[in-house]
Amino acid sequence: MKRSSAFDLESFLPYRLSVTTNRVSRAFAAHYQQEFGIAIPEWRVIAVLGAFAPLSSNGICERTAMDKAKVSRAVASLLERGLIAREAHATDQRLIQLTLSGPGRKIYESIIPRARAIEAEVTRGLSKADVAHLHRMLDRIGARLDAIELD
Amino acid sequence: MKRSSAFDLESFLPYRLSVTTNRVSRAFAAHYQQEFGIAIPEWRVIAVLGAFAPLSSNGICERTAMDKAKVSRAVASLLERGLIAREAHATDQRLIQLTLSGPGRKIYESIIPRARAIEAEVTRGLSKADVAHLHRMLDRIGARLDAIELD
DNA sequence: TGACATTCGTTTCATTTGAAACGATCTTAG
DNA sequence: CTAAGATCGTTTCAAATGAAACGAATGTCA
Repeated sequence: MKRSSAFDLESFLPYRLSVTTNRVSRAFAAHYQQEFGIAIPEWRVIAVLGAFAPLSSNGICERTAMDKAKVSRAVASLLERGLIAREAHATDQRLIQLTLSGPGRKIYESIIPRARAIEAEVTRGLSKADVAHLHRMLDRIGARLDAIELD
Repeated sequence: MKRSSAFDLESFLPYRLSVTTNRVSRAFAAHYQQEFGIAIPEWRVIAVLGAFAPLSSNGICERTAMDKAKVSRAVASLLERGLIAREAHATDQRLIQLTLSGPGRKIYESIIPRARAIEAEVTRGLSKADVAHLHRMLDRIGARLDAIELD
């Protein structure tokens, strides 16, 4: 009956983040997978390429926080399906310049409105100010993680 | 060069949540694993048992949002190591009452301060009000997901 | 009571994951 | 120039994952 340390998992932020994020990801995955045959890692690659192409695999790693093996597999799968294109870097042969192909861009542009719609649905109940605040907090947490990971 | 749809992944909430959460989880996993030989699913089981024991496996599923296979494996591993104890339910033989053992509770109590410390480090730069606000927003997002998942 | 459905927890199986090894390319130092 | 080391992306391999099948126990309904 001793309750020497009142630790409540429900108010433990890393846990809360993990549960909520996994649920959000699952909600998205269902849509992507079902409507476009695209898994989450692949969608992430398409998304960063749509915004920042050309990128190397390594650049995609940095932008998505996925490890390089995962990126490599997602890229391979997208190449197979002709949704992205690769091109050798002019001076550094190790780098591979990746861009969206025509069909890839089409998918990118048709997914965006849907992604935004799901996002809106998930954040309904939050004001614009709330969402902005949330982003700022994620920024700060990210900055702290930068610092921690350097140790 | 066309930028017909200005979609910025960096301001796309599901993506931001995912990246940040994965980084936080990794930071925690490193500590748990290294100092206590405990993986994240196991730590979650210990955490809910510390707070809400006795619980059945199913009760743990609900509290942690982990699927039952994962819980089953984490429970098996903790039982092997004597960190939790099982006992048959009085009237429903399908249910298994799980509690922390003595050693399990010791680990629970020694992990908590450390978990709190890491949490504090990650959220340094956020005020108490910020953190409270963050929790409220996660609550609301969770409620939206409840609604969406019912469709 | 007996048949049927449901719930609980485990196990199986195919897939996903990430750490580490790897070959290839580039950089740096001598 | 050459040797040693760093970086890039792929691949290998063992572990983690989750959907589904499963046996056991309980609940429901006629």
